[in-house]
Amino acid sequence: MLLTIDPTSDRPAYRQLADRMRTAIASGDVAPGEQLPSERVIMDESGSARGTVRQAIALLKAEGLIEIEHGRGAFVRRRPPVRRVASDRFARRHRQAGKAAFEAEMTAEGRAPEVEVLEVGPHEADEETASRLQLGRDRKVLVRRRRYLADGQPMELATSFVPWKLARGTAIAEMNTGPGGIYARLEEAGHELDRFVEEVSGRMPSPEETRALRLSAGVPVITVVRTAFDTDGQAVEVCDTVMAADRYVLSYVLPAR
Amino acid sequence: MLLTIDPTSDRPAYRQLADRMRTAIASGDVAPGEQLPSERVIMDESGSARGTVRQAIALLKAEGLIEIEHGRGAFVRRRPPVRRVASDRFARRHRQAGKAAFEAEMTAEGRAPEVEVLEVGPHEADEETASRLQLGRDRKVLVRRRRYLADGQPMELATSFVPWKLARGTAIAEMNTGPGGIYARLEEAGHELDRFVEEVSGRMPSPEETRALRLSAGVPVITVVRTAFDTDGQAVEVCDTVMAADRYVLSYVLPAR
DNA sequence: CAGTGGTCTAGACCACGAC
DNA sequence: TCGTGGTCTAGACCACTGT
Repeated sequence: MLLTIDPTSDRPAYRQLADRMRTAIASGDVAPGEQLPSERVIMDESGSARGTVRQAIALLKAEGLIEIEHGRGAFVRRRPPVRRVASDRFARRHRQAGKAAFEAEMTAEGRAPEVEVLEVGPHEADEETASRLQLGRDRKVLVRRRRYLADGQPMELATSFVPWKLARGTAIAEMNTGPGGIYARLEEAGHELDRFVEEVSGRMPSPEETRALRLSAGVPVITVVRTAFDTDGQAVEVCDTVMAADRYVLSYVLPAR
Repeated sequence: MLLTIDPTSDRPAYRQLADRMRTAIASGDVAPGEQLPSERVIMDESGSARGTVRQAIALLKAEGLIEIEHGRGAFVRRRPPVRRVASDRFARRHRQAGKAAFEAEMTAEGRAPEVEVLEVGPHEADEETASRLQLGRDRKVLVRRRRYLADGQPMELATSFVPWKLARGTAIAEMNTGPGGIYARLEEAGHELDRFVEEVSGRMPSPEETRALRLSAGVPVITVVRTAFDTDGQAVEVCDTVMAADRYVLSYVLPAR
C-alpha cells in the first residue's frame, strides 16, 4: 500500500492517509479480516507524526470500516451474519405453538436463544408513550425491559409498555409471562389483536447501549417502535426495540393494492 | 458546568470530560442549540491539554450529540423535523393522480420537491441485484440514479434497477419517465404490480453519501432495498434508497392475522 | 521481551466567523 | 482584531498481546 502524502495538496494529511487506506479496503487490496499497517509503519512511510496517523485511523473507525484491537492492530471489519427479520413474525399463527417470536426463530436457526428480563414494574409513562397508548390522565403503565441474546451474543434491547389497567393481575406483570408471551395474554383477556404499526429509524447508540449490545465503534442502531392495536382500535402495547444495525435486516411486505 | 477531572480515577480524562458534558446535555443543563464551553475554557477549567479536550469533544460528535462550527463553537444538536414515510406511499391509489410518490407527498406538506436525475443508462447488474431480479445469464439492467431534495435540502439517494428487457424502448429508459413514474409505465406495459418487499437496515455513510446528503458527523443512514413484484410473481424493479437517519421515520402497518 | 494501540502534554500555525 | 475550531509536531509513558 502506498502511503505517501502530497504536502502541496489542500486536503489535510490525515484525510489523504484515510483516503489511501479506504481505497485499499474497497478494492480488496486489504481483505476483510486482514491487518492494516501499524501506526509506526504509517508514520515512517508517510513521514507524518503519530497524531496525524491516528486521526486518519479514527476516521475509518468512525465509518465502521475497521476494528481496532489493543495490542494487536487494526483490522478490516468482516461483515457479521445478519438476522433477517420478517414483518409477520408477530402474526397469530406463529404464536399458536406457545413460543415467543424470538425464541421460535432462533431455535429454528439452530442458535441458542436467551432472554434476560431486566425489569418488570409499574412506571409513569413519558409524554410520547402516553400519546401512543392513547392514555388520558392516568399514565400508569407496566414496563418490561429485557435483553435478547443468541449464542451468548446480545441481539436487541426491548422495552414494552402496557397500560396498567390491562396488565394488573395478569401474567404480563410477572417475570415470566407464560407461553406465547404478552400478546397471548392480551388475547386471552379479550383484546384480540388487529394490527401492529412499526416506526423504524436509526441513530448512534448511547454509551449504555454500546455496552449492553457490545457494539463496535462506528456501528449505529436501528430503533423500532411497535404499537399493537386490538380490534376496537385501542392501543394495547408499545414496544421500543434497539438493535445493532450490522446484525439486522428488517423485511416488510407491502401490498400494491 | 463543572469540568473538573479526577486524576485518581481509572477512567481516562477525556472520557470523564465527555461524561460531564453528556450529562449536562441530557439534563437540559445545556439546551439544544446552546453552545458548549470553548476548548480553551475547558482546558483551563479541567487543567487538561488541548488534545485531551478535543478527544472528549470528538466523542460527543461521533455520538451525534453536538455539531461543531468552525470559528463559532460547539453546539448541542437540535433534532431536525423528520419526514414520516408511510408504507402505502407506493399504493396504486396514490399513483392515479399522475404524480410520483415523493413529489405528491412534499407538495402536500407545502415543501418544494426537486428530483435530480444523476444517471440513466444500461449496466451489468451486480450479484445481489441480479439475484433479487431473478435474472439468469442476461444481467443487463437499466439503472436510474437520482437525488431527491425538499426546499433545497437533500433527502435521499435512490438507484433503481429494471431488467433491460422491460425497460428497453419505454419511457423508463428516458430521463423523464412521465406521469406516475416507473411504476405507471410498468403497469401500462402489462406488469400489474402485486406487492413490494422492503428490506431495511442501517450503517454509517460513505464519504460520497455524506457529501451528497450533506450529513453531519455522527448521523447514520437508513438503507431500504425495495423489490417490486408483478402479479405473475416476477420481480420487475429493485430500488436501493439511502436516507439520512435523522431526517426519516419509516412507518409500516402489519396485520395481526 | 518487542510490538501494538491508548492516553496525554505543550507547544505551533492556519482558517473561519463575528465584531 | 480576537476568539473560535482545524491541523500538525515530537515527544512521553501506559496497557495489552504474543513470543
